[in-house]
Amino acid sequence: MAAEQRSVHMDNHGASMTDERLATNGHSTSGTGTLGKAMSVLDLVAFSESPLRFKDLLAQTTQPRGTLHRQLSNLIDEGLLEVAPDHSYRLGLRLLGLAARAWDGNEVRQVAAPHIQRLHEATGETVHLGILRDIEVVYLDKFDARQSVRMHSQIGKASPSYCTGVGKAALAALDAADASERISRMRFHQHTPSTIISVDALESELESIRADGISFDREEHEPGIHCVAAPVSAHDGNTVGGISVTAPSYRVPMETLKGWSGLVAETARAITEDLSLRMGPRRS
Amino acid sequence: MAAEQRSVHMDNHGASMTDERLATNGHSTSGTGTLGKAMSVLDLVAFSESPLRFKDLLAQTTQPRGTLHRQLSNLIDEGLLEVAPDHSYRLGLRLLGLAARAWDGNEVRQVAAPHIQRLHEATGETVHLGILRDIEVVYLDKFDARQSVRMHSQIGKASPSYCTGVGKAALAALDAADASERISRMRFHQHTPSTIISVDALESELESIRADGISFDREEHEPGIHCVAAPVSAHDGNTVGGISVTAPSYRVPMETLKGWSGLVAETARAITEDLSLRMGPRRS
DNA sequence: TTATGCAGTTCCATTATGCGGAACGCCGTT
DNA sequence: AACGGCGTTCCGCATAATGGAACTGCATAA
Repeated sequence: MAAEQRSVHMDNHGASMTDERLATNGHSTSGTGTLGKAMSVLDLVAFSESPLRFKDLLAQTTQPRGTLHRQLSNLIDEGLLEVAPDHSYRLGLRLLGLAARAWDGNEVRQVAAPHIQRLHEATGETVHLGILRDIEVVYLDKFDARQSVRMHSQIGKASPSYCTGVGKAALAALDAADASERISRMRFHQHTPSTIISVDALESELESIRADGISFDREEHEPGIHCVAAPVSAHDGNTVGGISVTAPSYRVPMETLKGWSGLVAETARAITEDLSLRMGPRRS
Repeated sequence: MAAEQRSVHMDNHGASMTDERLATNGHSTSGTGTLGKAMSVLDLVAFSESPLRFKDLLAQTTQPRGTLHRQLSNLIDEGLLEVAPDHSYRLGLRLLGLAARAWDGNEVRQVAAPHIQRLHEATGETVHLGILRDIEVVYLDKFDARQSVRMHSQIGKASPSYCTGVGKAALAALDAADASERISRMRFHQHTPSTIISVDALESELESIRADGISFDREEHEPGIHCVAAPVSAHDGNTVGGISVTAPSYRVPMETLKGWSGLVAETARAITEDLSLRMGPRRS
């Protein structure tokens, strides 16, 4: 349970506009400006394992009682937070509406959807679409194998990029300098025996991914799960991402995965092309 | 210049926690406090039909250029907003992560899920779970009939309560005074020929719903779509909602819907009971 | 019952923070 | 080359967030 919680400093402010780093998703910690503070608090309740009450939140911030209380009140007034009868805080439903719009308004997702659906039908396995967000991967969509559907976890979830198929594919799609810079800021964690935890190993892995346009996750994130992935890029901004076909290794051997390589690469290429068609013309 | 929506300062305070009104979802408009202003802007881009650029947003606010620009910058810094290369604003991905937590951490949804799945399997039609949020219904979950799944719209979406099955069921589950108060604040819109648009008609409809524990949407919201619904309530706070089985009327006649009444009511009752079991003990 | 303490809520003087009018710079257009 | 629209930046001003402290209410202990 709760092992790491940061402590949200307060000496900040100063460089908000120019600020580049962003609190992707997994535990924000920053908190610049009034909005930032509010979002930090929101993140705190969002990513806590157990329900948090006022005192718990107080213990995790450096904020004084009065301030924290007002922040919570504001968040509640805005529908971003709710209070359970036992005074513990839950995320508010307004987030759902917002996210629903964010999700189905997302162009990358819209464009990729039919392609990954086809890929799912062709392989019969779970297909993911993720995009790189600073040093993490955020999953935007998935077509699940069986499972009576459900948004079920995953979508919206941020995962490390150095040990996932789409993560490595996306990193490989960046220019080497950019990738190296991001890698330098990563903190590696050995999720499984085969997780890549050295900068050098990762760099050379990216090199080989660049060479053949395909990346594999050889049970590097979850034991018993592996996948083939290929990079997708929206040439416009600098959004890069990837798609993957994931399967349990006991049922689908590496050979089969390799057999899908062409299909996956081709699908990724098609998505990238569709994206440039859709986003290119709209230039200014 | 400022028109309205300016001052508002601090005569609120006072009743913030207890505050009941809230900017559900469909266009907030309020904007109290710095956070409120920010969320108003966020809503603006969230619920706009077409991509909004800076000048478009400027036209829809009473805020001066500098202010609006800073607010947008802050939202971007927080990952709640993003800028497309053509300078139009899109919702940020951080919302997805937040919403994912809000969704699968939601107790009502967790408890109801197996029940509505069973209901879906029994009827073969689309089943919804929604909860009442002030005067609107927010859909929390759904089991879709066919349709290769996808979160596809709906979840997180706010709909009027006076013309939907779960909306009317939920209203009927409130005590009459509360319901009347909320009804008094509604603005009716004749979505279809059979939409109820008078307070009296709605009140008596609720009366009959209270009598037999079942509500119907007789194509009152979307032409050609009707449903059976029953109220679900979490006795704790004052959260009320409902579940429904929805189908196109050309394929499923009213008679069939009525035949499902018992099943729907029983499922709703079971959910309510499970909720009281799960939420009751945790009092303290 | 009365005492004790902890959790949540409210108050208000202080000042950091967001505000907003105006100037600036970048492009595409005439 | 000059214009005009649009996004971005600056900086003095005052609004709105801050946070220390007092207050309330509900527990458990005496």
